[in-house]
Parts: sequence; structure tokens; C-alpha cells
Amino acid sequence: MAQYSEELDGVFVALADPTRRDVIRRLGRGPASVGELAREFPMTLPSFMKHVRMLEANGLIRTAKSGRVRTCALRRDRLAVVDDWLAEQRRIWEQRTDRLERFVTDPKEQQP
Amino acid sequence: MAQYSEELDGVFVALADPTRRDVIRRLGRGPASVGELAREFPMTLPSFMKHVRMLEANGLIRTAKSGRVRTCALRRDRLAVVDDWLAEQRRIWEQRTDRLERFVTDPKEQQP
DNA sequence: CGAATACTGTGCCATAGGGCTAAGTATCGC
DNA sequence: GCGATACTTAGCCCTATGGCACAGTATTCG
Repeated sequence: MAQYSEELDGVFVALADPTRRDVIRRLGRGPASVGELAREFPMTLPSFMKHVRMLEANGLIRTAKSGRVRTCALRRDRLAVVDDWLAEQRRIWEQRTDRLERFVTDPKEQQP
Repeated sequence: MAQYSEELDGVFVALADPTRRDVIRRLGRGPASVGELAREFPMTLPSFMKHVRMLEANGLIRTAKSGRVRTCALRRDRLAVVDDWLAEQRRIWEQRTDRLERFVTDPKEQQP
């Protein structure tokens, strides 16, 4: 065990916060400045910036500053690591014998 | 904004830890007892149990105690919420006009 | 019965996460 | 140039997380 994927870890941690998932959703519709994004969330700018930096640090978005405005854009490719992880899971469970499961734990015999 | 999905949040938070993702991978190959699982990780049983309880609390696994042994099994269906979220993302970005992006950010353009 | 096994419960600790305020820097618009 | 705008930096606070040790409970086995 111990798969040690720094990358995967960062992405999942980044996605574990509802604010950041919302930012990603919003950016799915196209790029936006930090200010535009921040306006939609009930928190101060500095707090919001932490989320932006975290998203960028983990490669989920890309930002660029032009003048005094920092614009953010989604990096679609990065979400693929989640997709890949799910695909791996499916691969694993599809190739198992699958017999025992229903005998060991089962909805019917759940409560002790 | 503010999508407020308690469910989604729990699942992502649960997946944000490498130990828990490893447990899920392991359980993909079939059910296992807490002891069996714990043996593969460099931590004490009580610490490991926290992960087990968290995975169960968020519906990613289901456990049942028989005698002194608690057996854990994956709940495949639960990972679907992640799948759904990804699908929603795709849906969003596929239906956008898509024009502006390369003009706003992006130094030298990646892939459309 | 008594010892070993397999958890379970409790409590402590250190760090990281997410929020705030206050103050600073760099453009932009007039 | 000067004020407004758009972040940025710094520092503080509180809670949650993930780890530990140690003691307790419930089964199972000889």
C-alpha cells in the first residue's frame, strides 16, 4: 500500500472545500478575475485569495496578472487525475472474483 | 453559488487523505477486517480506526461486526457522487461559448 | 477459567486549514 | 498627482484533523 501520489493528494485536498469546488464550477463557464469571483462568496478578499492560491498551487487553475487584475482560468486537464483514480478503482473491482462480499457484510445482517 | 452539498463535501473530504484512498483501493479487491487493513499502514490501531469511522460516516464503506471482528466492505455506489460532479463540470464547460479564454489569460496557449 | 485477540474509548498534542483585521503596494482614471 | 481600485502581505485566532499512548471491553481458544 501507500501509493504516495503527491499530485493526487493535492487535487483531492483542493476539491475537499466547497468554496473551491464552486470556484471551479464558475470557471467552467470561462475565466474571471479574482475580484469577480470573490464577489460571489461571503468572505473577505484575503481569505478568498487563499483558496485561489491553493487551487493554483495544485494545478487546478492557472492565473495571470495583467495590470492590477489577476485573471483565473480553469485547467481542465488537471481534473483528469480524479477521473483516472476513479477509473483505476473500477478496474480493480471489476477484476475481482466478487463472490464473498454478500456473505460477509450485507444490508440484511447489518445491525449487531 | 454556494452549492451546499453536505454529501459531496463529505465524500471529497474523506478522499482527501491518502490512507483512506488506499483503504478504498484495498477494499476494491474485496472485504477485509479492520485488523487486516490496519496491518498495512504505519500507524496505531486507534488512529487507523478514525479513518475507518470517517469512511463509514461518509458512506464510502459499510462495516459490520461479527464476534470481535469488524469487517469492512466498499460501497461502490458512493463513489458515483464524484463521478457525477465531474460529469457536471464537463457539461458546464462543454456548453460555454469558449471564445474568450485564450485571449484573457494564457501566455502561449495550451490546448483548447 | 484464564490468556490472547480484536477492537473500542479516552484524552492529549501538534499542525494545518479557513476565517478575520489592518496595513501595504501597484495600477488606473481623472 | 491623487484618489480609487485591486489585489497582497502579515499576523492572529479558532477548530478540525491525524497522530499517539494507555486503559477497557468483549470474544475466542486451550
